[in-house]
Amino acid sequence: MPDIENDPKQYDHQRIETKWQQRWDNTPGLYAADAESSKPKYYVLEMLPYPSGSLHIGHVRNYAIGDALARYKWMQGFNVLHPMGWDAFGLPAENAAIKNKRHPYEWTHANIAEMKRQHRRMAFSYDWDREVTTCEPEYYRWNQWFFLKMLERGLAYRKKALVNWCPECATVLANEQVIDGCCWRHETTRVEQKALEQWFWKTTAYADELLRDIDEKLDGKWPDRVLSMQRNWIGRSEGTEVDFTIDGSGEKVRVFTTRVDTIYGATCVILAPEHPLAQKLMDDAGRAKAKEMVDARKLQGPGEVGKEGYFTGAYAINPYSQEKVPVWIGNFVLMDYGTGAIMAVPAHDERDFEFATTYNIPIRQVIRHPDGGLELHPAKPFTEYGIVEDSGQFTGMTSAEARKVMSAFADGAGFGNAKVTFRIKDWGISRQRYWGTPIPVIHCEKCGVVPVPENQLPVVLPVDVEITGVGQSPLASAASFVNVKCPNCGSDARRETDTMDTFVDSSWYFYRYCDAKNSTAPYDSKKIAYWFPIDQYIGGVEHAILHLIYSRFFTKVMRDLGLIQNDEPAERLFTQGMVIRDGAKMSKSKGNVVSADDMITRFGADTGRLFGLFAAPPEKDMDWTDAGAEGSYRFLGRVFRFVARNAERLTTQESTSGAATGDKKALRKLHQTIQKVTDDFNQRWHFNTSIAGMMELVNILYEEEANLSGAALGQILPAITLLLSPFAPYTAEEMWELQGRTGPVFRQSWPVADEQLAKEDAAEVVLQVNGKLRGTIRVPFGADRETLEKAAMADPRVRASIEGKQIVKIVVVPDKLVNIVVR
RNA sequence: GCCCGGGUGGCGAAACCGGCAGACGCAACGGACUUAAAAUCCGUUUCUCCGCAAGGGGAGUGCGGGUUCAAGUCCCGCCCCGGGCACCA
Repeated sequence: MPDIENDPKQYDHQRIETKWQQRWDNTPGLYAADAESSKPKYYVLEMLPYPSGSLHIGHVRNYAIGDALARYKWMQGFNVLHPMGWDAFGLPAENAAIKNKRHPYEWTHANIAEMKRQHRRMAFSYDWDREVTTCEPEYYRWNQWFFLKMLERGLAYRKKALVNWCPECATVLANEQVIDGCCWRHETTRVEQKALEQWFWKTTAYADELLRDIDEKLDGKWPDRVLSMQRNWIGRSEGTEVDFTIDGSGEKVRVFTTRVDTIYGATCVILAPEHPLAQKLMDDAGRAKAKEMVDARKLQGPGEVGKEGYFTGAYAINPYSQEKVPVWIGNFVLMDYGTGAIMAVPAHDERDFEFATTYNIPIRQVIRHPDGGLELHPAKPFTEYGIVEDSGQFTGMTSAEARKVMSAFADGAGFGNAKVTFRIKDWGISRQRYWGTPIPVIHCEKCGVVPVPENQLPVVLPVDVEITGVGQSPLASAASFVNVKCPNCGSDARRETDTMDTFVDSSWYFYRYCDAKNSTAPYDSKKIAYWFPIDQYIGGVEHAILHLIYSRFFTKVMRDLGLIQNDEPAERLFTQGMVIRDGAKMSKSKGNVVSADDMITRFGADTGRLFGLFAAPPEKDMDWTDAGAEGSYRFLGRVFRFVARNAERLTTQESTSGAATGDKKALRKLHQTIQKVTDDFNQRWHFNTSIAGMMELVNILYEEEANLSGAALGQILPAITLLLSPFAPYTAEEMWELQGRTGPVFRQSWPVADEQLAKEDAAEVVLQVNGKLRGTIRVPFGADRETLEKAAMADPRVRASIEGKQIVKIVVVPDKLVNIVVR
């Protein structure tokens, strides 16, 4: 019975991994990036985690992708920056504090320590000297600094806005804490909308550029689905704003439309119920009705609700046709999109059609199908482009033409203009929560809102605060924090008690990695110029909109502040799939989580990393199964034992018996595998096929083991060790040492394939009759048409299937195939 | 409704430019080693038909059409699944 515990030729993952873990822990700066280097730079980044407590397999797969890439790039001779940090502010820390009576700071740091230990145990190659923790004043003071810069530039402003409010908790909730319209802690309590003074950042100021650069800078480099989600979210529409005049009073009501070509078909104007003009035009009964609509909308869950309207009693004049149309309010008209008012063209818009049918408003057709008559389906509107009809001087134009001409006409006549409208809203960053960055302003009765002077930053989050989760922000009860003197006039003033959304923290952390210890600036611009843009950013697709739009916004703001030169944060983005187990995403509530620690004990870190990459291509969701992980474990054992026993054979100069008859086959496969793995790294990252390729190689090595020369082994052993090292660093390092070599293995050069050795020595040509496979032959590469035809005709199976038939045509693809077409 | 993905054996998947469908792995079955088991090593495994066998035939990549000597791959029309946006004028 082999003594696995003490036999170095057996694959004992515990022994190997603890041995190298210890050595690596005692090597400071093992994965440090060079500040300056003659090598080309490569910045590879995985999205920083929230320190929730411990790593599971989902994290492992995620980081294994970036780690394999970082190691590969090192071996390719790049100066690699591969940092890691902690998105450490946020609600779970506060909730844990309430539940466990532990301070968020303490809870967060305990989690960070634990997760960092696991990261090291997984052998993720981070430069820990650049670690960033967002809840430290050294970091968040720069959030405050950026806030002040935005305030100076008019990009930060304050306004009253609707927020989610739970009456039970008596506090504001983040959108993420509203589940199906109810509070997450009081599942039967509906969340209300409450108007509060909030701070906003003007993301809309960059809407145009954010959208344009999707096409100009990111297309083809970021995943399509992410770009398409961002396009949807930003939501640009080109249209026209037109003033209708209220009959009698002469007041104007401005509407926004993307279909000004249909305006002669407008049969009413509809205002949002909260529209100021609607309030003015209506009597008390009307205002009550409007309030009812607004209230109903607050309670309304997702999904469509029937159209409701109310006639204001007023009429408006269409400036194109001079026609007088009634003015309504409608529950489906949104105050915060466009102008909060629309013209209704029931004949050419689904919603207007539904509204008109409900309230007996006339339906007038003004667009004709380009190749049809003027017939309108009785039950639905015609919403496509066509030819304009019955529209005065614009009659006969195409819709596209009319949209341009009629916009210009409005402009000339002074009652409207072309207008681009975006769906994206400004970013509301205020949170009535404790565990976040204090917003650096002071409210003074005399001076109003006064920014905290730059030299007084950071505004430090006080530690001795009672967190109850109920009532106002915990900061409001910290007297020493709240009560300050106005920096302007010196009189008594109150400090702002809201904190910033945690998405602020993660919007620029990747810049801080370049200069993590800078105490006088967020970073040194020269260092950013060296490292940016991020060459490869890796993270979950769930961040496609929020984090990745905010980060792009922040980058553009920093650029306009003159701090950086890049327009976009990341050159390439990769979104990995989720880890699924028993048909569901891994989560604590489903009880299907596999912890990194369990996996490390059972199979080792290398197996976890390898299986995470082998089970599916990295952009797809993968199924975790213990049996599948065992397969990856078996593979690592197979490579390891092969290397271990043959390394010995090499070092003892023992000659092989089989006259090296296996060399050619094994070396050919070796060099094909080098090509394959290198290609996968350079192109698609389909590491599942890289690993499959290595498995095929190992299968051949087992077959030919007795027939390999020492010379061949001398090539094979180091090469396969290097190929494996980005995926299974522990196993590779041990194999490297067994060959008498000195590491670390990830600082060696990546192997280069020898094309001559990789080449097959004959072409395998497929023989078909009428497209059906009838056999294969091996012929020298480059054999000509005649030779191939002859060879095909000589094949007995081919002969049998063309027997007695007439040959119509012979298709020959050199080195590939002969297809004989018969009748 | 609109916009992105995707649909291939019992399962995860591969086939990258239109050229042998199912590499690699899991599971299952069989064999070797073992007192026995585990571990390890070696085989078989898309379905189906003919044959004692060696072997051979047919079908097959969600469905229906098309282009082509040749289609998982390209085109047209559907169905289903996942994700995003959604009364956005």
